[in-house]
Amino acid sequence: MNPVTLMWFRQDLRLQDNPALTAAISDGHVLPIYILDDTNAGAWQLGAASRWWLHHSLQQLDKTLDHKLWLFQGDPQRIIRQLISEHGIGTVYWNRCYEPWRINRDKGIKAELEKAGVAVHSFNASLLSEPWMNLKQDDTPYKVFTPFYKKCIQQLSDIDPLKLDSDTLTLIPCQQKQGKIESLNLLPKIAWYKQMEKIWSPGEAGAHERLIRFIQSGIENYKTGRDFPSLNAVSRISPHLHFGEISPRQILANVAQATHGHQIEGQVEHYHRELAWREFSYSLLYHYPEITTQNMNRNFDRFPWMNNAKLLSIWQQGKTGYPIIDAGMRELWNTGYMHNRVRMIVASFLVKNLGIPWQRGAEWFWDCLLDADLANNSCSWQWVAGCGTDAAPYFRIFNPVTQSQKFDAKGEYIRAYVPELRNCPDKLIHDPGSADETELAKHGIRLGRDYPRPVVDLKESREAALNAYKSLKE
DNA sequence: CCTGGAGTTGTCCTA
DNA sequence: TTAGGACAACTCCAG
Repeated sequence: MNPVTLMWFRQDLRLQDNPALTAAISDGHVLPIYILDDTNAGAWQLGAASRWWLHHSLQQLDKTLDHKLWLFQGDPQRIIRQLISEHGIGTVYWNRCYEPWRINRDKGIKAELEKAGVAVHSFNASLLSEPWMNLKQDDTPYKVFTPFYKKCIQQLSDIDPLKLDSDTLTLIPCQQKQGKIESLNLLPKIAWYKQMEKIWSPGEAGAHERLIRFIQSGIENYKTGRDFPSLNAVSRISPHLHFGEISPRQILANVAQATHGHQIEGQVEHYHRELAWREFSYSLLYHYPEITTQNMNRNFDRFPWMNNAKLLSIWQQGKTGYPIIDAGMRELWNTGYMHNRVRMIVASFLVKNLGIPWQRGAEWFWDCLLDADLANNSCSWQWVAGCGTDAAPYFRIFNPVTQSQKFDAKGEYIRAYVPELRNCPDKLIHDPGSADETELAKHGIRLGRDYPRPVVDLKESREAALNAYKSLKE
C-alpha cells in the first residue's frame, strides 16, 4: 500500500509549478489540506477583501482537486498533529511563506514533527530567489533596490516552471464536513463584493487568463502606459500572485515566450523590475521583520504626526475634495484594487498632507486590498513616507492636482469612480475646490453639497510637512 | 579601510 | 511656454 503524504496548501493555491505538490505526489497518496489560521496571525489576520478572494480561490482549487481539498480552521500545529495520528502520515510537504509570524509558526511545527519522526519537506514556490540567497558580496542584505535588482537578474538562470500531470495525482477523499468552504465563513454578511465578482476571477485559471490578457494588450506599452490609471497597461496580477495562483517563475516564462522577437525588451524589462520589487520587499521583510510596524529609519520615531481620526476617516471614504484621491480611495473600496500610480498619490496625501502615520494607511490597505501582502504593503508605505531604507527623499511630496492633470488629463479615471463629477469639464475636474463656484454650478455641482470642499490646503500642508521633516534634524 | 558615484515614480521657482 | 536647478544630506554599494 502506498504511503499517505500530507500536502499543506498555504500561499500556493495552484497545481502547476508547485514544487511541494509535485514532490508529494511522487511520494505517495496525497491528502491535500488548507487551514485558515487566525490563531497565529496576530495583527495580520486576513483582511475582509482578502477573505472574499480566498473563498473563491479555495473553491477553484477544490474543483481542480476533484473536490477533495480538506478544509480546516484553527491552529495548524494541533490540526496537523491530529491528522498525522488519524491517517498514518509519514511525510508533510509545504511551500515556504515569509511573513514573520508564519516563519515562527512553521518552525515550531517542523520541530515537533521531526521529533515525532515525521519528515517535513519545504520548498520555494513564490519567489525568484530566497531572501537569504540574494545578498551583497559581504553576505549582508541589500538595502537599495537597483543593486539588488542587478544581482537578482544575474542569478536568474532556470525559470522553467514545473509541469504537473494530473493523471498521476491520487488524492485521499475527504469526509463531508471537511469539504465545505462555507464553514470557513470567509464571506461577509453584507454582500459588498458584487462589484468585485464582475471584475475578478480568483483561482489558477483566472490567473493565467489575466496574464494572457496583459501579454496580449498591455505589456507592449507597459513602460509609459503603467503610469496612466485609465489605461489597461498594468497586469493586475497582484492578487493572483499573492495567493500563489501563479508563480513569478511562470509569469517570467510566459512573458518571455510570448514577447520573443517582438522587440519590446524595454517594456518587458520594466515589468521584470516590478517583479523584482516584490522580491526586494520580501527580502527586506525577511531580514528586518520589524518593518511591518516600525520605521526603518528610526529618526522618524520623533516625527510630529497629527493622528487626526476625522481626517483619516474622510480619506478612507474618499471624500477629501481632491478628485484623484477620492477616485483612488473609492476604486479601492469598490473593487479591492487601486492602480499603482494612484496608490502613490493617495499615500503621499495621507502621510504628507494630512500628517497621519503611514501605519494607519497600511492598515486600511490591508483590510481593503485583494492583493494585501505584508511585504509589499509595509515596504511601499515606508517608501512613500520617506522612512524606508531606499525611500523617496522627504521633499518629494506629490501634488494631487498636478498628478491628476498629468496622469488623468481627461479625467476618465476620476469620472469612473466619482460619479458626482461626471459632468464636470476637464478644465475643472482636477481641482473643483479652487474653481469658480458659478462656473461649477453651470455643470450642476455645488461644493459642500454635491462634492466636498478640500479638507486641507495643499500649499499649507506641504509647508507643514517640510517643516515637520526639518524638525527631525534638530 | 577608503573612495567615489549613485539612489523608482516630484514640485516649485526662476530665468 | 519651457528648461534647469534647488530642495539635504546621508547611506549604501562596488571596486
